[in-house]
Amino acid sequence: MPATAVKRRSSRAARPRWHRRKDARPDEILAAALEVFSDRGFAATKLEDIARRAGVTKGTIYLYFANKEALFKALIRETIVQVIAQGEALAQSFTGSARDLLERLVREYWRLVGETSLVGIPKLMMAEAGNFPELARFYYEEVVTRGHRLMAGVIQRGIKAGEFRPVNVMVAAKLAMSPLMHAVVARKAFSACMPEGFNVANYLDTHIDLYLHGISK
Amino acid sequence: MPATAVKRRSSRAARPRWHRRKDARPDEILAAALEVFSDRGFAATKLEDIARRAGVTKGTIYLYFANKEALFKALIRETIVQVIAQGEALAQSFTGSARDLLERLVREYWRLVGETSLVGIPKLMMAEAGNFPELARFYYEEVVTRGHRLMAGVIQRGIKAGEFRPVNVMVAAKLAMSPLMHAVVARKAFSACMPEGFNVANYLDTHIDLYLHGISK
Amino acid sequence: MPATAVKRRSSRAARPRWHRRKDARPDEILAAALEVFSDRGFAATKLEDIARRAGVTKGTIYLYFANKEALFKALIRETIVQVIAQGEALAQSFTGSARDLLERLVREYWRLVGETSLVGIPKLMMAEAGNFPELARFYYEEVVTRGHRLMAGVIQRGIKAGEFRPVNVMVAAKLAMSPLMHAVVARKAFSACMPEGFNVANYLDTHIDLYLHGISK
Amino acid sequence: MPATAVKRRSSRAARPRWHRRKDARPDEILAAALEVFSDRGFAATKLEDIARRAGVTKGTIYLYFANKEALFKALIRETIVQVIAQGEALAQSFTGSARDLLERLVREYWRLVGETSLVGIPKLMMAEAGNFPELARFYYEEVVTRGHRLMAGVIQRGIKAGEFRPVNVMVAAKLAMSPLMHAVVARKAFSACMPEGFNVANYLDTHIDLYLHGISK
DNA sequence: TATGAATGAGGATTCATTCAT
DNA sequence: TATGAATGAATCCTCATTCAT
Repeated sequence: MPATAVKRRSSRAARPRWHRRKDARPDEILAAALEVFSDRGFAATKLEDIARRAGVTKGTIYLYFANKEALFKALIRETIVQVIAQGEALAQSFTGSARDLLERLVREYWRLVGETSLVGIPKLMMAEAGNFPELARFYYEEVVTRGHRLMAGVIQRGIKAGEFRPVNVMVAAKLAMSPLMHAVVARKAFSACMPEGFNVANYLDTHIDLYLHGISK
Repeated sequence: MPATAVKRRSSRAARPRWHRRKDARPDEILAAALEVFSDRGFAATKLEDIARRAGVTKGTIYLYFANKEALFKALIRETIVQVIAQGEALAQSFTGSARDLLERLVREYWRLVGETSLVGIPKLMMAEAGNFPELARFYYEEVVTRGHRLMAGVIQRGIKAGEFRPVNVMVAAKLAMSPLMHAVVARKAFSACMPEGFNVANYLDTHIDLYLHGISK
Repeated sequence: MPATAVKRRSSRAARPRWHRRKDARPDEILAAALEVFSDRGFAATKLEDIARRAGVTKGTIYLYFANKEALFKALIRETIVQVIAQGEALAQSFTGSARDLLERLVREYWRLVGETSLVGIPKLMMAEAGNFPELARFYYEEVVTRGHRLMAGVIQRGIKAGEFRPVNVMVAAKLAMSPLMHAVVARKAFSACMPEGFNVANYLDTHIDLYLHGISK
Repeated sequence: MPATAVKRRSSRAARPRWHRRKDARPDEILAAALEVFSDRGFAATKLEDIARRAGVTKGTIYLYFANKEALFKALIRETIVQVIAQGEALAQSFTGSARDLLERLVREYWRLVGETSLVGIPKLMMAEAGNFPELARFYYEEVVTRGHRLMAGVIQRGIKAGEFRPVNVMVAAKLAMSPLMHAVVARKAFSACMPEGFNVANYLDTHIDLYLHGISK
């Protein structure tokens, strides 16, 4: 799934390699666009760079996307929403304690976003929200708010079950996610500046530990 | 202090088109630049817009800054570092408990950054780190790392004093700050999408509550 | 040959706005550049003018030349050197008297430079030497000095053969060329001021006559 | 006289040095303009550079000259014409042979132009003729043609006196001057490229020798 | 479908010129 | 008279977009 988030058609392997599946092109372009856009931002990205990385020429991009903006929007719209959907499905089918579900969701988010090509999306969206208001609204509603609601439901469940202290669930939900969001964004931005790298396991473990400790009765 | 960090000129009301303002101009331009850059990002910002907002014309900017990039770098370098310095001073002179100091620092950060024109800086830096590697390094070392070290010291103090559980202090420091960082960045990005606004007080209170609860013995 | 030095395209009459012309374009642009640069000088020339004269738009120039300066340098480097080479070849294969060779070289220079699009180069180089020191050095060595050496060799030959009086050959060489150089430069500059035109034949004949008279035993 | 061509008021020495004679300013500016214009050409010189070299600020130039173009034209119009006048005076009062007068004029030209700040004028005029047609016409008539006529008169005198062979006097006049003109122009352009320097004495001697040898009966 | 030459609007930058002091 | 801050028109250059092949 993460592999398909911005995916490369696996079926390509099974075909004669000199014959590119034509329906693979858009995804290859989206994958390239994600990398470049999230590295440089929308305005600083040249279609030429995306094309080169996708192994095509500039003109080809226009066969699949109306223009640079459409490409950018397609990128945002077609990617991260599904992660939320997965989270929601997980929450719905989960039968254990709220603590366990919360931990599970935190770790799952990292697995699906922090460790896939999707890492770039949140930073990109933060950076470009001002330039694409409608897109920002879409993202805010379909990703941010929906994510918060999902987490809020879990906390609500925990409070009802007597696992958690009574707290403002929406705010507590944001606080459960914000260290993740920040880590995703900052790691993308400053990876080149962190010689030691970023010890993710440690960070996640400690967050879960502190947070659950903090919210438990 | 925050008011002067990147200050907004006052009282230029009914003057002829231009006066000798050599001393005030750079700061006026920096203030305008901060607003536009942090709204739109570096590449999408037109110097013309900065100029207009500063009440001058394009050419004037070049009297004080070599070019767009120099203006951007000056903006980053001359602003937020001082906030950290203030935090450090506060920590050094503080005589109360680690709990209280931690809370104080969290609230102070918000007061000095979240509620001044500096809000835009972190988002801007995140967005542009990839395009300005040396600047990113500077920021990472002089702001991010220094901020984390400051907070780590506080936590260390709390552990020694028996207030806090033994934890990895550097990681815990990051976790104390990350909800703030994320809030600053996300609020800048999505303010237009949050009709209810963002209830800061609630957010800060809950963070402090959960965090201190989580880290206390 | 002179016709191809910086050639003028032919037959582009009734075509759609643009065709694949990748091969021809650079030369067409260079030809246009030579005309405009040598009329106006480097700084006063607008790329737009060159483009218009070449039948393309500004942007096209940048497909073939990195910038205005690169275009200018290519122009100088790729043109007049070959004239010298031709003179050298002529001198080497020539079997007649030194007098005849000298006369032949003088007339040939005029035919290859004075009467082709290359006329503009010497004036242009004189005018811009101060702004392009490395280019000036290149030109001075590959064109000026080499030309003088060529002529000096001829004079040396004449002295050895007893045709010419013993003179400082390098200085005499410069003096054989300088009326040509000056005529090329001045005619380019003042053509609009000479209603009668410039009687080249007369000028060349008289120069050859006086010079050979002057240097002969 | 050459010292006054583009002159510095000598009287300045006699005044308190802190008090600039106001009427010295225009000449100081002209002197600075000559240097910069003849180094870089009209379009490539910045008024700022002229101002700096003249020890004033840009604004001051506008107190004495309407604009950049007026400054340039004043420079050309007020300088070299007088050299011709001097030559004419010399010719008129000269009582010796035509040979001697011709030699005298050649050497005098070098002394008055080649070795004073006026060297730059011919190169400058050649370079800019295309951009300033009326100025070119003025220069061509008042300097070039007048100079040629002067020299033609001398040659005519020599022919009449039986010193010189019968030749086309106007063409012969041009040929007497062109090595000088070329030397002035080329030396200005390529001085930085001639490590040995340019042996003027040798060049002039040889020219006079060859030319008089060539034209004599 | 894919290419890539060509376009041209847009924006950074320069610098001659103005004008309040 | 002299300054120099400010202006804004002019020009280089970039790059998203088009279109003939």
